[in-house]
Amino acid sequence: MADKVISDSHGHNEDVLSRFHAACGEEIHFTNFAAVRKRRIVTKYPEYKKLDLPEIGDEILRYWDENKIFDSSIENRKGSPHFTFYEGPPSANGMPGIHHVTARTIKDIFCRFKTLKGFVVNRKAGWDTHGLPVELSVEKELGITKEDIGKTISIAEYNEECRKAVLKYKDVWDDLTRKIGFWVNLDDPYLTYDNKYIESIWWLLKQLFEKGLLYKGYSVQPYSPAAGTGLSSHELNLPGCYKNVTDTSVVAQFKVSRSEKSEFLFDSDDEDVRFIAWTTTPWTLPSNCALAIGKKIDYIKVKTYNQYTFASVSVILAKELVPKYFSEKASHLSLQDYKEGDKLIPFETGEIFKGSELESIYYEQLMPYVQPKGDAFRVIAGDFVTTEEGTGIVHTASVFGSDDYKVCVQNNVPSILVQDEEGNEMPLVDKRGRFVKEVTDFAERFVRAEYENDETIKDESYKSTDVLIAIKLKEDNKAFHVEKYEHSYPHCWRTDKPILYYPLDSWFIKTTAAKDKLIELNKTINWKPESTGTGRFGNWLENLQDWNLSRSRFWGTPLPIWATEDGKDRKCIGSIAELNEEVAKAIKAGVMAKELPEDFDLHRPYVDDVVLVSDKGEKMYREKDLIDVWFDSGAMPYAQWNYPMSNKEIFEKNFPADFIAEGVDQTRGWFFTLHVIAVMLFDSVAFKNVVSNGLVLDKNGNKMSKRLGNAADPFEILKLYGPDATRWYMITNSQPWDNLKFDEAGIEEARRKFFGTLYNTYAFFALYANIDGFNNQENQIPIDKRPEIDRWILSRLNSLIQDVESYYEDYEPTKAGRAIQNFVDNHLSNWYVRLCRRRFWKGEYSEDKIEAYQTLYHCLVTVAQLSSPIAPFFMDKLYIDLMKSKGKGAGISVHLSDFPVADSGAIDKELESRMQIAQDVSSMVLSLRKKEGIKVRQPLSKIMIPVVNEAFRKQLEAVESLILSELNIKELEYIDASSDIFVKTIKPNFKVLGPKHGRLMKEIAQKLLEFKKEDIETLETENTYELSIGGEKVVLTLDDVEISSGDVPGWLVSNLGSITVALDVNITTELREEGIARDLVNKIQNLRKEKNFEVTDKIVLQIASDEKLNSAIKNNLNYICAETLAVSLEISEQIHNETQLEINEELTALVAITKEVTQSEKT
RNA sequence: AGUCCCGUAGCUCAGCUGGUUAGAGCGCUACACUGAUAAUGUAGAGGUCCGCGGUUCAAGUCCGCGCGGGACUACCA
Repeated sequence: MADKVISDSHGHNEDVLSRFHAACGEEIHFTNFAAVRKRRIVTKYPEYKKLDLPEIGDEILRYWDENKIFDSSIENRKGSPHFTFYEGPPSANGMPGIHHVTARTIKDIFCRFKTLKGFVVNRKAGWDTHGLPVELSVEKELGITKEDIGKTISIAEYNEECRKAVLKYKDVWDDLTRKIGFWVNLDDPYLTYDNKYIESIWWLLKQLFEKGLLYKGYSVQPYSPAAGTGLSSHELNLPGCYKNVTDTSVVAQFKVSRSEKSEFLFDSDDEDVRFIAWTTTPWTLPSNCALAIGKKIDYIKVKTYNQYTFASVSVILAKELVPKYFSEKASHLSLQDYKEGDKLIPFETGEIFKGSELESIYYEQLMPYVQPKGDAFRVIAGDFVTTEEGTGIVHTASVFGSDDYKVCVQNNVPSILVQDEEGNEMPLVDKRGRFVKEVTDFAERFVRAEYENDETIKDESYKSTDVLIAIKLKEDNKAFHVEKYEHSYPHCWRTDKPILYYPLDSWFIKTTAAKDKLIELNKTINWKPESTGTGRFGNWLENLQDWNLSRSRFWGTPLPIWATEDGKDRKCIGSIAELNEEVAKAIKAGVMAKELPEDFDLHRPYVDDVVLVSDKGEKMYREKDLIDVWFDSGAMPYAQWNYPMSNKEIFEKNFPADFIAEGVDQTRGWFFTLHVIAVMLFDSVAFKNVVSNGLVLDKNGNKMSKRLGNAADPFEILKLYGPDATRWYMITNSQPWDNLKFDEAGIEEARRKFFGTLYNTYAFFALYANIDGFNNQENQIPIDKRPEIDRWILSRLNSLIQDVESYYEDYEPTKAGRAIQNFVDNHLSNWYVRLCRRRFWKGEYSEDKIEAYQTLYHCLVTVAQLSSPIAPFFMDKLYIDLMKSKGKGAGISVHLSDFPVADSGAIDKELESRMQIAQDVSSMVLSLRKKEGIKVRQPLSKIMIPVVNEAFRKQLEAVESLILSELNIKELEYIDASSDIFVKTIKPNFKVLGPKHGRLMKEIAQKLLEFKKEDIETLETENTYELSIGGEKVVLTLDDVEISSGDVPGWLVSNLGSITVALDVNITTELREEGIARDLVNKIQNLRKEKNFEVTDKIVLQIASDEKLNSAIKNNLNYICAETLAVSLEISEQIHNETQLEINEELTALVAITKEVTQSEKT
């Protein structure tokens, strides 16, 4: 016995000690170890074996469905203000990709957030159903081309196929939408092909028509002569449309007409002065009607000889481009020495003048086949003229170029036109791509060789029209230079032949009339990112063109305009009712047989069969055009409600949208069309906030495509990682508007790092809360009564609420997610839980324990709420589980809760900063321990920290105990600032000194580097120090510098920022023994686990006597017993069933443990 | 070709109105912990901040010119 009983030198609880004595040899019961309490049977907080995010996704999805949570989230807020979201309609004609997950997540986040904030957020889904992609997919499926339409397949049949194809993948889309948790009303979507939808579009068009903003005009558009149809810019941008072709390019000479205006260009009476201009399409030269110059460009006259005719000529071109046409080698030659046929042609540059001086000078028509009606063949200014290519003078053929057409209209230059058999004006090239007969030399010739049939081209003697024109110009002394030129040129995707730019009739919306308003209202829109609004979108508005609405196709919204054959009378129909009225008139007039059926389809071909009458009684036929599908989607704010025919009130409550989000590629698509229609017809923006998200690329930064096989399948991803991790990853990895390099490893990381940590924190909470029976029933203990660490995490939490709320309000989901992640990982888990672990599993169900539970519980609930917009499934699960204790109906769903309100009173920045000090000090000391190879289980006696001022001392004192227990150190010594234990260092505060002393900075910094201890002391005590630099006096005060403590000779010292820590690494016998005791406890704990003892089982402990150990055990007896739940500890020479434990590198112990046999079990 | 975005550690990203030791996570290496345990913690290595010029006492940050990646818009003759 003498060996067994020992006094505890550490002053452990007297009570325990006495009980130990009593325990020797006899039974005792420890009732005041809380952990000994039996686990309660009732599990209040669900505990899980592992984190299965896909499973949680499925489970919560079912839960939402069964309990109609989405509906409730809207119903719940009835009577509150509305937050309006518009869903940009995707096309269900193609499969959804992973990028749709991003887009839909962003949309969802803000709608959920606003719901939490108490708004009514209606979300109507929609589908874009018209347009080319649909037509293409149908044609592919049926194996037909557009030429078959009306031949092998009727328009009616064709459109029926389109209608069927349009929602081909709707189910897949709906499925994905649900699985990623995008809450949008899928049951009642708007469909752009629906009659009611079209009716609203008609109404909108009629408003434009009546305001005179819808007009029929001539414009130069991409046109495929081979296919006989105009093409949209979209069609021009299909892959492979731009191809490199080699064309004959001509620099033509335009003879300057002599007049007062042009006189300054002539040096002598017989001088032949010519403008030279370049073209890659010589066939447009007969249609030349003007030359364009840049007003600010410098031009020059060069005297030389024509290389083909050897005639003397003075040419005018941009000064910068002289080297392009005149060889440096010829610069020394004189004009007089030139002989016909010389390879090097001499030249002589003359005077320089600005483009503006050339304006309005006339020249002789280059190829005078057809005369214009009006004031043509003069020099005009065009801002598109550059000196990068050509001659700086641009040949302008108004009918074959859109820039050309515009500049000619602006300058009143007439086009070169002829009349066809019916007396209609037409250009010199017909719709098949051939010259008209008036161009005598080339009549009926195709302007491009590609339009000829193959036989013709095979003929070796065949020369293209361009070549023939070049030859003619050479002969006529009108060609300055001819060469082959390779450039990229658009081709028709259907026929593979080059397109022409050709004047066609089209219907336009006069957007230019509203340009200023469009720009002005755009400035009120909050663009994310801002640069898209000012840059891409803003620039687009600055260069606004009228909107060409016409499309000559089949599956789309028909233009509701009927016109008499001469086009003089037109009617725009604004509703079905109006159409019926007009039909009634037509029936009366005898042009229609009967009324339209109730279910009359507004699509082609049916509308085309409707013939109306004008007020004068003339027949009116519908203009054959369909409208641009972009108008369909831009009309959705109105058309989704069939406004104004129905739902006026709903519309008014939901216009304009508070928020929309779509890919950045929609900037000039949907964003633009929404804006135009709203501004032009409602004098309002269509949306107040817009997030334009970037692309989703593969992990190597390449665009995803099915062809490359690098496209991620969203369903696979969701199955593997679940919706929450996927959403979290996408949102926190990069800002929505930056491109996302999609990498599955990133999702896995989000799962592990964020969800794993949060799950563990919850699991930790649940484990002990269930043991202790905590169910958050107690009154909330006032925060100021709670311990430092609780107040700290709550301060952090409330700061977090503020931050996250403002991030969401600013449409910055990435910052919100990252802030939450940082809180959960760094603060909640890594510091709060880690430091508080003992509070949860040791001791009675005390006030302190309740505080710990309340604090952690509150943090978890709040995190669930803050994160729920981004990770709606997991957070709902977490929230519901946490609310279980509150009984039925308390926590149905996090999405029905209110967004947490920050308690600013709980925020204590000082507390946050002193906890930071504690964390920094810990980090430093751990680093020092590491360097010395002293593990944390080995207690050390002392650290020293210099305190620069009283405030810092107070801060430090408040966290002293935390630091000591975290670091296993016995004492913290405060070192006075005046102490010379630490060697002080000084460095300049650049931010303060810089502005004051500017260029002296370098020298001041140098001087400070040389400061001695006394100098620093002088500055510290007198708060002023005078330096002399290059004769200049510089007075420093303490604010100008940063003084920190450096090394302590003989101690281990570490610095971080302004904090310095010195560590005493002396290990006394006492410390060493305590270290051994800790190691021993640790190994015994492991043994308990190995033997599958319950956490609460008490044990009987035997340790084989060992000289190296006995003293350590005796001196830490209570500690060992308490930690291992040993009711007795016996040191004996002989023990049975022992286990050998490796205590540390040097020591081993033989230990035997058995479960205590309780009284009740005995009997 | 124009407009816009992006370029910081092996990877993904922070870095506010310019301020002197450029950060985080992952990964890697080593270690610790072993009653949060299919968890957790700590430390270490790792940077020409795409390049070149400029402004400034001071540039990852501002300006100019390039280079590379991407998007959009394009008949620039």
